Amino acid sequence: MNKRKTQKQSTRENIIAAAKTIYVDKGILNTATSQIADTANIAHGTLFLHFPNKDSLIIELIDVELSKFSDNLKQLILETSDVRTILNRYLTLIQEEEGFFSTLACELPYYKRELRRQILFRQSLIREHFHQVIQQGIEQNIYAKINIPCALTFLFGTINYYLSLNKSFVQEGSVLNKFHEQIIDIFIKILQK
Amino acid sequence: MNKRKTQKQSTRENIIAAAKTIYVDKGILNTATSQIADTANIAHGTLFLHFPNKDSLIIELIDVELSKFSDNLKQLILETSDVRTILNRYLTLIQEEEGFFSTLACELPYYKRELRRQILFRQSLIREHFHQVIQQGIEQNIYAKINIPCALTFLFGTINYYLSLNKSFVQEGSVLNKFHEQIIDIFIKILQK
DNA sequence: TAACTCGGTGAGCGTGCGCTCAGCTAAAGG
DNA sequence: CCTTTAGCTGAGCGCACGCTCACCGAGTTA
Repeated sequence: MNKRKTQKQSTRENIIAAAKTIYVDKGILNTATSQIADTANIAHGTLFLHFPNKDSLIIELIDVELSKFSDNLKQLILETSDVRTILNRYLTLIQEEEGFFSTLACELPYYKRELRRQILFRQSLIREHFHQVIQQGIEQNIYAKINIPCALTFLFGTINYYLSLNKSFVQEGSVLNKFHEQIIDIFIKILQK
Repeated sequence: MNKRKTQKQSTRENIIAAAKTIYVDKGILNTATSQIADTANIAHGTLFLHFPNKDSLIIELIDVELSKFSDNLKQLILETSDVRTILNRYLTLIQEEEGFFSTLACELPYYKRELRRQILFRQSLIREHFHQVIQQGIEQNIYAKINIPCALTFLFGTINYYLSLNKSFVQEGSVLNKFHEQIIDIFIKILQK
């Protein structure tokens, strides 16, 4: 790899890193591309040499983050099929990037259709895995015969709600960390007979 | 009241009605004030004779709607203290203005601090009433000794989640209507022993 | 009826944002 | 060492939006 190519790649990574900082801090929809460029220490125009428009930068940024998240999740899923354990680690993974997921929760309704589709597709895969594990529990007579999709909406809806609240109303610290145990307890209660 | 005053009041009401139509349809943050004026069949400048700026129009619009909602809710609260009944009618009230509450759910994180405070204060009053009714149920040994605030967050979080989904992903009809019974059933299950 | 008041009008101002492009510099190529 | 090329620069274009203001005409007043 020659000097030019490494330089180019490094600039691109700078842009994504800067965009992520801003994303976590105050969201990206209401941030000017010029500010992203400033944060990345590049000229405004340079940004558009690496990304044809603001949307494609957002798409790449989110895709990079969600890929990391999915990879982590896949691993944990292979290790156990205990709902409490999986949920516990799922929440921990989100907490580690809580700023990111808070912004995602708030901005999701405003992304372009295609990006929203991508994000929701990834979410549906996670949902499906939870579904299978709970289904096993029901078949083994551990859990009650509940409406699984609806129970999962309670779970993901609540997490989503906490994440939006965090961004809007809590100054410091992690909301999910504070309510971690309570979320798990109530969800398990929904599953139980 | 002379002709000028009635004319002025009617114009003001036209503006709020137009703003509400747009609010329900596609939200107001991403709508130009010129379009609100078009919908109300008035000149762009007229809007700013009745409201000093866009924000104060949003504030009044939301305040009018939430007042109506609160009044309705107060009445139903006086009539019964059965959680299922109250929740049932609470959901019905939201359904009747589902478009409005969908937009509210999506836009809330982006409103100015003061407006957000107002909206959340109203929500906290509703929350408090649910809290009291459930507390009664626990004292009468009908329900388990659960963490009430956390249970309520599951409820409101889920409703909020359904509302945002509705706006983004469902073309026609009411999401809350479709899942009305399931929401009630699962919430009651959380309360039960 | 003449003078005055006041709600309404809409062209246009200021600003901010996404994005472009002519020009520059330094690395790559011969 | 000279030419070519790739990556970067930043002034500035076009547009959209919130908001203003000089002007108009109908309603009110005396």
